[in-house]
Amino acid sequence: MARLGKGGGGLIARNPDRTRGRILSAALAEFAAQGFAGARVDVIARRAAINKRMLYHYFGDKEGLFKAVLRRKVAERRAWGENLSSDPAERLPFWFKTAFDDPNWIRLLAWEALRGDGQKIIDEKERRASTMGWLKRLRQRQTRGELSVEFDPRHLALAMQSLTMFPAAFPQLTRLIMGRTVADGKFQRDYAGFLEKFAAAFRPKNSKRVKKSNA
Amino acid sequence: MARLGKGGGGLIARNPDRTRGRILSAALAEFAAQGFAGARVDVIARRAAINKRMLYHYFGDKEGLFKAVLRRKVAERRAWGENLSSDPAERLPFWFKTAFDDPNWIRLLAWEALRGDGQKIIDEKERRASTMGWLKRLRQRQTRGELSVEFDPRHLALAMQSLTMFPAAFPQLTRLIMGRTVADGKFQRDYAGFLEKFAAAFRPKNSKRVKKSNA
DNA sequence: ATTGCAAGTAACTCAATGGTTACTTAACGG
DNA sequence: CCGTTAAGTAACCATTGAGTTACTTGCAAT
Repeated sequence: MARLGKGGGGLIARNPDRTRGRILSAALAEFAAQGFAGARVDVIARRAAINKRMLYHYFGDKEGLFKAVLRRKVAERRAWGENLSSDPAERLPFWFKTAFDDPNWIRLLAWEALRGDGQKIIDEKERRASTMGWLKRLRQRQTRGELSVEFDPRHLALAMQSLTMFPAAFPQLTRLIMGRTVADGKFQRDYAGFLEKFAAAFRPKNSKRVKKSNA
Repeated sequence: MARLGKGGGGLIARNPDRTRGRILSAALAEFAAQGFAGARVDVIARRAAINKRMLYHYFGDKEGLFKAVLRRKVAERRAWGENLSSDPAERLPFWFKTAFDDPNWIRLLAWEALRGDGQKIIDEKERRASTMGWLKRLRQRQTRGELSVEFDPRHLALAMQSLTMFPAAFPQLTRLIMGRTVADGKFQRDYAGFLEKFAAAFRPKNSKRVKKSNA
């Protein structure tokens, strides 16, 4: 059977890197918004303004694309998050705020948490390594007497992550409690302030360390 | 055109309540596991061992069923969660533990958080009311001097929810930090212990309240 | 008894969706 | 230059999956 107008190649110059990048960006937006099951391959292709076929060309299938998106975001976050203060009084408000600057990150993590049984995660090795780095810095702070030694550093780390990520991850519960949207600037300032004060809980019992200067 | 074997009614006795219940249970399991987009109506029907048509008969459409599931669970949790201790030292470990006894609840909340933009949530009125009840009890504790007054009770409530729900909501991040699965009993005991001690952060500055008796 | 309706069954529909086929052409090493 | 490969296009396709059609029947009130 004679097919009609097939193919019909490029009138514009080729640019694999740009195409790959466009797909990843569009996929990030779509997956973050809709999750894996809810995301539509055609929507991604349209948003990226590329031919759907290219998506399969570069990433194999939907699953592969999802993994690639996750991997890229993980790498990005790991890169700029690696070397920052580990003083809770600074770190808690800071991480809390960044959660709202990059909602896609939080959402991606949430989708990841919901997929499968929680085993076999993407880029496990690298992520574990950077977590270990963080824990090490916490332990150093403990020996330096800047952080309470009565707690397991892993528990402290987990508590810190909980406090900073939860409101962005569960905006509906936050709104229920606060009466305002998490997007509200006032809430973000107030809760950041709360976290700064609350960070006292992480300091050693009898250390009356005074924070930077702003008050 | 002559259709063949249509209909062919019940050889077993009818029981609308049982059928509705079976659908809701199956739907709860499926929605909690797969989310709205990932859930399959046919799977729910099969799991409930009912005819798919009945699902539409009772709940209109997939969306209606999802809402019904959420509503039922919300009501259930509200019922038995209403009147419990509001002393953080008890409440934190308690709620932390219950998060693992009913993983579907956490997952449902997470799916809810991810759907839409965070506005218009199900049973908003009732949920807000019971949240207000909680906040009121926290305020009472504050005036009784059992809870620090230097913090907004809403911030305290949000922090408490963060600390207790996060590990169940993000098992992969918890595993990254702890090195073990959240399902691990040891982790649950340890972190419950951590929360109990950590609850000191919620008590007034110079109150040296001694907790119950254990340890 | 009859009849009205909710409860129930099985087969059918059709749009949406992930993935493919079949083809074209820019680019680049030999 | 020339052939092989990678980048690109558009139409096509098989399947899935939400929702329906068309029918049957238990049960309760008249």
